[in-house]
Amino acid sequence: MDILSAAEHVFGRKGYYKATMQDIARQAQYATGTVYLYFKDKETLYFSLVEEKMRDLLALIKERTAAVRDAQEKLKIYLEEKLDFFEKNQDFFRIFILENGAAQASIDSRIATSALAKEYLACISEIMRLAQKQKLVRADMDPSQGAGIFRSISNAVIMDWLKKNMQQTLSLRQMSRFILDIFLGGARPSDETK
Amino acid sequence: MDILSAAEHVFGRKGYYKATMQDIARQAQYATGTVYLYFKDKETLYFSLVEEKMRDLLALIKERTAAVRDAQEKLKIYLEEKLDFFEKNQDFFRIFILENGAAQASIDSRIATSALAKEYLACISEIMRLAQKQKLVRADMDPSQGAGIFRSISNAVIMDWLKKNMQQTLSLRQMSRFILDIFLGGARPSDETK
Amino acid sequence: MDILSAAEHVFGRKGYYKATMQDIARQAQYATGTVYLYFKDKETLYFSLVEEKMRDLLALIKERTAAVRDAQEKLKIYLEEKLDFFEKNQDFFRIFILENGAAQASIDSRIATSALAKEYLACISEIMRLAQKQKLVRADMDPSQGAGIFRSISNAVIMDWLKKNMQQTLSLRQMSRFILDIFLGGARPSDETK
Amino acid sequence: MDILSAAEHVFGRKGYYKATMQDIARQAQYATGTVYLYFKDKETLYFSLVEEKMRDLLALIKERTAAVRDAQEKLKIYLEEKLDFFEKNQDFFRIFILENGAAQASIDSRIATSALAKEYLACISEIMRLAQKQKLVRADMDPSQGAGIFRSISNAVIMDWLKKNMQQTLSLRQMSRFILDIFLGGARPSDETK
DNA sequence: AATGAATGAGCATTCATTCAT
DNA sequence: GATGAATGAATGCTCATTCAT
Repeated sequence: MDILSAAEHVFGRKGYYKATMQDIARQAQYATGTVYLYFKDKETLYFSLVEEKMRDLLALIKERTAAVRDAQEKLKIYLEEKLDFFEKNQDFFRIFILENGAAQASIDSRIATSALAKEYLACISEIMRLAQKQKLVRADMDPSQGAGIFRSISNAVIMDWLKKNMQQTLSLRQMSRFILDIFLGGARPSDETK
Repeated sequence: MDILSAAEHVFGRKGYYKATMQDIARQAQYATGTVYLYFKDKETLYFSLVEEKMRDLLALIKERTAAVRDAQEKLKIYLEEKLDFFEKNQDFFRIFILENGAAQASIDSRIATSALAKEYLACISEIMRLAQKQKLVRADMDPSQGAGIFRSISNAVIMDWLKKNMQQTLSLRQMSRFILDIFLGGARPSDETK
Repeated sequence: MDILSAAEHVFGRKGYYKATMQDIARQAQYATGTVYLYFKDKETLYFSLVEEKMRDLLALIKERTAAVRDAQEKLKIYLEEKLDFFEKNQDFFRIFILENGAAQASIDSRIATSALAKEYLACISEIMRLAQKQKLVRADMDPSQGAGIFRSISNAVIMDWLKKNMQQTLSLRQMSRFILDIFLGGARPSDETK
Repeated sequence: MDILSAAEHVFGRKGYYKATMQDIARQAQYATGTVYLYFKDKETLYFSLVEEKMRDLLALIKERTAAVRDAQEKLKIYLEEKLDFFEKNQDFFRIFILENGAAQASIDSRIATSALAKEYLACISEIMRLAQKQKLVRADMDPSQGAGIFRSISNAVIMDWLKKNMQQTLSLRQMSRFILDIFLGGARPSDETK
């Protein structure tokens, strides 16, 4: 098993601080020192893991959303990719939701200021801007704030799914319709159900 | 300064792991050992802090929302109290958003399974249920999931406010209208702007 | 046993790098962490030890040499105090001879640039200058270089004494006459012995 | 670049402990393991380096001093060769002055008890003995002690030169006259200046 | 001969926790 | 109740050394 996978496993289960480099090395079936051949220190290992996953996810999203013009379709695709991704990378999800800035100073700021994080945010904000242009989303909302809200809602739903659906009989991807409904239309009953 | 306030100050600024018991004792103007007279260990101190604040917030919310019957009004009041509370307890906010389960396993589960947390969730879920009865909120949404989404959206907005409004010229409470709009009506343009 | 004495013992026997903080703690009959209550880190402990000893020696030398006016007498007293001091602090001598700059960069420069080291050097240079004024020492010699040579000769003799006189039947102090003779008159036979 | 030269470079700049075998291998443009084909371990590499240089220097000194009979001339030649040698091998000088026994026990004693070191000392002591026979040096001085003092004085001067003459506009060899003056005649003003 | 990835013992340092006063 | 010096287990990280290729 490669080191990043081992790190994902351990960080995901124990969190950054409780995870030890020895845990990770053991999980990767390496000696302690070997981990340091590939990653300068614990923080860098963590950072690299976040970057790798973020890069993968971003690549997927960019590729898939580029194919369509319609903002609502883009949002839907983005959401589906994200849900798929987190269904496959549940260990990583625990890490990723900290991205919002709740974890530790030095690492978080390193992540937040990384080119990739900015690109990720820019990509979602871009979709939001397009949605505004296409009158799908209200104009009086800052695109990056819109992106934050969209992410929050989806994270909340993913979290809920993780808790209630431990056996995972239900695919996370199926929640995309619901999330999009909520984001666009809110919690109020739609007209036809009134 | 009492120990819980000191803990709030230090945990809020450094996070659970970087905060040391000595930091907290120093901040409280007590000797290290004294902290242990009141709290069995670090985890318990953290847990007690979260509980105390949650109790305060919950009491406020219960008291204020009990006075009205209308679900939308209840939601508005809940939101305003929460925003006020976090504006006054910004140190605590950083702690509270971790409540979602992204921090370290043992404490998080202790918090999540605490009677108070359940009561808090129940209180919000109850409001959701009422909102469904009053046709304010769509029926096909699990009340606790609705509560999660509502909390996520407000947390996202608070976070945004914290970042962009460091000088705090704008009161957080003023965001309640916007949050409620988003939660109920979603991001789609309202009819009149169509 | 206090920590500085333990450090002197261990550093003197093992040298800076081979000495471990655990060695020192054990020697001082403390737990590892206790050493860190008093000294920030290993380097600081080492530095503090050197400073303490240097301060003691310098105080002795200043006090005793202040009492006389004659440069040759001053040199003799300086030498006797130094020899006495190193006879009593043999562990420390191994450390002190590194003072010349042969040890490790960060520590050495910290020592070399310390106020105390400068004062020590200034004190000896001052005596040299006086010796030049009193025609005891040739004028075409930089005082600090003279000090360096004087120190070198005495260090060489101390080292020799340490090697050949392990049983220490001979007092080191008795070498002062010889060292002074060599420094002032050189190795050439004196007139009367020609 | 051969391994010993690389070792000289690295040891001279970083000192024994801070120098790593990887540093040395990199400098020698070899893989880490290759160094171990030629040298059993780090200590042996260090030791071999010291021996090689000492052998070179000793060979030079022996060859050049054998040509003359006069003790003073021998001392002068010895000194000039040594100064030349260290001017060419400044990295090595930092290593060599530790030879005095201030570094780490195991290696130092290995060096001190090596046949070569003994031969080196014997060679200088022999010159001292001859100097005594020729009445150049006082009889009441142990030859090996005399050698130690002579070496100390020259080391002090070289050290001084290294510090003050970083730009190296002044050749070190030119200091030989001064060193010999000091060693033989001491610091006292010469008769003509009285 | 040469490689360099892998090893793992070893060390500096931290910090939650205890307990004699 | 209060203290704060002392503890020592735990952890990140280094680096000399090995060995399969």
